[in-house]
Amino acid sequence: MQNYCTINVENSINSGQSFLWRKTRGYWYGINGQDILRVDKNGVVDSFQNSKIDFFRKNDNLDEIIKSISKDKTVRKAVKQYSGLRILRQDPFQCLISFIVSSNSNIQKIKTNLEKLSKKFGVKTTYENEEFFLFPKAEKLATASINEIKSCGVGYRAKFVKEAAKMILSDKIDFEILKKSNYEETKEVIRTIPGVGNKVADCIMLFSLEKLEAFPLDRWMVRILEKYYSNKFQIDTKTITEKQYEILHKKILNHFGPYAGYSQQFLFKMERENYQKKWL
DNA sequence: CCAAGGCCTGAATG
DNA sequence: ACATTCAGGCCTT
Repeated sequence: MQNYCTINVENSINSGQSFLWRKTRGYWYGINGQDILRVDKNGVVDSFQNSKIDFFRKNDNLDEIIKSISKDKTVRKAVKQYSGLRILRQDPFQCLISFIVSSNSNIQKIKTNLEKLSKKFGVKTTYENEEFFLFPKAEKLATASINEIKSCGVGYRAKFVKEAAKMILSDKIDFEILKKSNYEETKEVIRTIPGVGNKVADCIMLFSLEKLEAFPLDRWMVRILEKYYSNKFQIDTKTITEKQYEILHKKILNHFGPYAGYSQQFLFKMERENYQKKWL
């Protein structure tokens, strides 16, 4: 009987789901919205704002989840190899902007972009004698000029960032309601935000809106499916269309079950490590 | 409903 | 060097 209670902090942080982290004196420090988290190697979280949020989802029943998603040898291998990998419960607004910025980009550039945004629009804060910039508030980004946002290197995504921030300020989008809504309803709502397509929507839902059945299908995941699951999920075209994405997600859910998002994270981590990609 | 092309940017390729 | 390609997609035509 394997114990899945142990959290692998390093693996969880370096798995493409969260970007604003740095390691100092044996601790990982991360920006989560208007909060700063300090995490030790055991996954004990100390919050600057004294937030009680269960960032590493310690309350998830990992034994049950692992059991549920272990439907084939590929996942079982990934789970075994990266046990301790967790899905992070992130600040929804930061998550939204992060994945809008992520589209058609890469991890290193995403990180640089988000750091610049935080430095330009976020509040400078000192925590344990270290200087941090909190994530920009929606108000700041909504009233910023496109060129100011562009100066952070986000290019054509600048207008998406601004519009997204404006929509969050309006009452069209309420993250707390979306956390309680089902997958389809939530996706329908957040996809009205410019820059949020199928993949970005799934990332936001999985990492910040409590939708563990979300299974972001990016280039890497498609490659993984082609490599290990070509007999289960046929992918006949190069680019996945709207309809195909939907059909594929249903097949994936049918195979991996309601915690499919966890399986995605394990598979993604495994394959990326195999290709020795740098994370942060 | 699908296919194709454009898009900021910067690191990687040739 | 310098040009071209490519990268955790999305939007428009």
